[in-house]
Amino acid sequence: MVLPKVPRLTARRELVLKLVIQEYVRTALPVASEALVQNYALGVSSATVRNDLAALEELGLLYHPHTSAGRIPTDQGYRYFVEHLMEWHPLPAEEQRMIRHQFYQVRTDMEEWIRLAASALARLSRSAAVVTPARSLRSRFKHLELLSVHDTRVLLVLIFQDGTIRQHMLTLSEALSQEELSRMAGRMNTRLAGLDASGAAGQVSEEWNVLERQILNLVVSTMQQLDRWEWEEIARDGALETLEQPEFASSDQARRFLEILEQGRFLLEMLAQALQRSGVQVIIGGESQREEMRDYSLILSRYGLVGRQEGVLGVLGPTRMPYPRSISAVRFIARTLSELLEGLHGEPSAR
Amino acid sequence: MVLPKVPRLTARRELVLKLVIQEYVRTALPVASEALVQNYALGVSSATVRNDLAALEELGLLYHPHTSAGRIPTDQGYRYFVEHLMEWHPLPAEEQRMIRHQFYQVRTDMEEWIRLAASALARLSRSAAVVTPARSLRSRFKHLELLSVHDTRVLLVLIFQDGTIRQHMLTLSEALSQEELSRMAGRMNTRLAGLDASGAAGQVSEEWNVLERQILNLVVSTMQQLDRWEWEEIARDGALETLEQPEFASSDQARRFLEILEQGRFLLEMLAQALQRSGVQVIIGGESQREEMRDYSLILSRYGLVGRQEGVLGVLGPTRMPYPRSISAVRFIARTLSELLEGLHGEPSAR
DNA sequence: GATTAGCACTCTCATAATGAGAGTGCTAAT
DNA sequence: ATTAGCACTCTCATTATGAGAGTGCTAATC
Repeated sequence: MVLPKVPRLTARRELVLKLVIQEYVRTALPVASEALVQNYALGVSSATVRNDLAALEELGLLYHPHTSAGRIPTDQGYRYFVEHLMEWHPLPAEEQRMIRHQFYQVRTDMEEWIRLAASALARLSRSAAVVTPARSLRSRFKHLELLSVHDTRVLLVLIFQDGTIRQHMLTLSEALSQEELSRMAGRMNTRLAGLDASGAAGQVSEEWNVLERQILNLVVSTMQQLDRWEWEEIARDGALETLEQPEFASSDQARRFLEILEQGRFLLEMLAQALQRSGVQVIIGGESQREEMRDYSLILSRYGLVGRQEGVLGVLGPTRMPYPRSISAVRFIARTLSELLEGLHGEPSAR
Repeated sequence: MVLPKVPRLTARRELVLKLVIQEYVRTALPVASEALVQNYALGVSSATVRNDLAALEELGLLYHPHTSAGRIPTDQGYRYFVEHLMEWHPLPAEEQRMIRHQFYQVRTDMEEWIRLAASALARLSRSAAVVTPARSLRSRFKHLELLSVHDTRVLLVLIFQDGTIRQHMLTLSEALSQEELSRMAGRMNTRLAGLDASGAAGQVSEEWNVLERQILNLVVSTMQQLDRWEWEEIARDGALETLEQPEFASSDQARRFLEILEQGRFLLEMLAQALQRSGVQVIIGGESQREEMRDYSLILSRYGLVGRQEGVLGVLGPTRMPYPRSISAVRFIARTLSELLEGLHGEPSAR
């Protein structure tokens, strides 16, 4: 399905489209010609507005649920709005300051940060927010630790250069003292330092004993899993508040929305895709070609340090969402997180 | 509100009550006298059943939405059922085997376990499941690690005896080499080994330098936080499936349910409470004296190694839930997790 | 005394009928 | 190009209606 390119509209028609969207986003009700001339000083009569509305409908930017109803924007209508009509207003300085402050209050910890980012994003955009942690695209080994827990139980802690931590419990065939474990860990640390997944895989050889090889293999498979970008710990927020929107009046609709947000493969695919691109991406309703996304829009941005430590964040809500607000919010939180990471490493951030 | 003690019923009335509950749980529709005599060989006419139904209603075990409707169980009706009428059937051996198998498949890792437990519990009970990790009631220090990340950035990894791991990022006022950090960590490890929160607090003194004191304080506050039993990482599952039940037809009801499950203080309080008691606890609807819980029931059990490593799990669903099934499921998963932990430590498990 | 057939009674729910109101689209005039 | 005017269409809330469900009661029966 290729959408016909919509030609640029006359000034008044652009205004009418913009006002229809504004009103519809605010009220969730179809917008009538009379309502527009009454609420805004358009300088023309409702009949003229009706002509414009009919023209905008002709172009596929608006539609009509039935004869005697007002107009509702189509996906293409929102698209035109986002491309051409949206007024750009960054968040109020005061609000920016407050949110930055919150980030600096919280302890320096990726989990804490993405949680806070999701919360702020949800509040700002009034939609459901999603934030992945920022991770390296290619994980590099930093350190491992072997800790005797009980008899033959050993806790393996893996730490990677981007700060990611993973743990595994191991069962040994025979008990080893903490000293032996530490020596073993020391040898492996020296050999693995700074290696990526394939480098680590190259270290698996006969020179190690059975247990050591088992551990090395675990290291390798963990790194491969990280590199496959399997985000288990995505932070989400604002889902329940979003359900208060009238489009979720029936619980069917609510459930479909939550499914996309919490368990669908689709969202993960979109996040992975967004990681490849710079700037804020806006996917409106059916534009994603996914039936289940028909009524929802997604606004995504990657953030972090380009090539070093990157993540994705965004919001999901009904197509009837306050795009200017949401886009500003996504952009702002992405920038803020990038700056925080920059502060951690002293490198330029990815936009 | 003290409920009047319901005297023991005659055999037939017990049967009628049981059948009403069975039917109502199955169909979510009020149960009529005629329906009972038709579906079950009661040996009496519908008029007699009507008399029994009236008597059960008199006792407060059933009610009537309106004159020409069938009967629906009250909270007290369910309570009587759970106390006296419920047939005890453990899960089929085959199903038990399969679930145990899944646990042994998965790697030995608390997060993985509670996730799997929540998933199995949700599937078995057909309600929403909640599982907290198993942790020690009094955390004891095991090990800390200081890893230089970048210049003045240091990652502090804390490991406790129950396997809990916590991490913090620190900013130093001046850069330190990894060797210095390791020496520092070594000194602290020796002094903190095996201490609880107050023991660790006792180690904070002038003999340490500023940075070391900062770290020690962080250790202490982390341990205190753990001991305050703040479960951040509760595993949940089955919420969306549960919303398919007819009681959640309007999204208002769906939202209220999700609020209890995902952000309410109430659930956390109940979990904390359940940690104090042994056995499976069943809280039916308004019994909890909480308005928001009026339409839902909660089945909880603690699990783990008594005094050593304990957690709580359970299910939340509409009062119209299959109690025998849910209770069996909670009991079984609690036992299974306890046995897994037992296997890890070789100690008796808490029931 | 417990059980039952019979039946009047009540309440719900689905369906249809109705009409007001909303908002358009068109025509003809400016 | 704009506009006043108006017929037309469709929705939605309201009301009426009647079938059906299921009870509760009464009086007869075991």
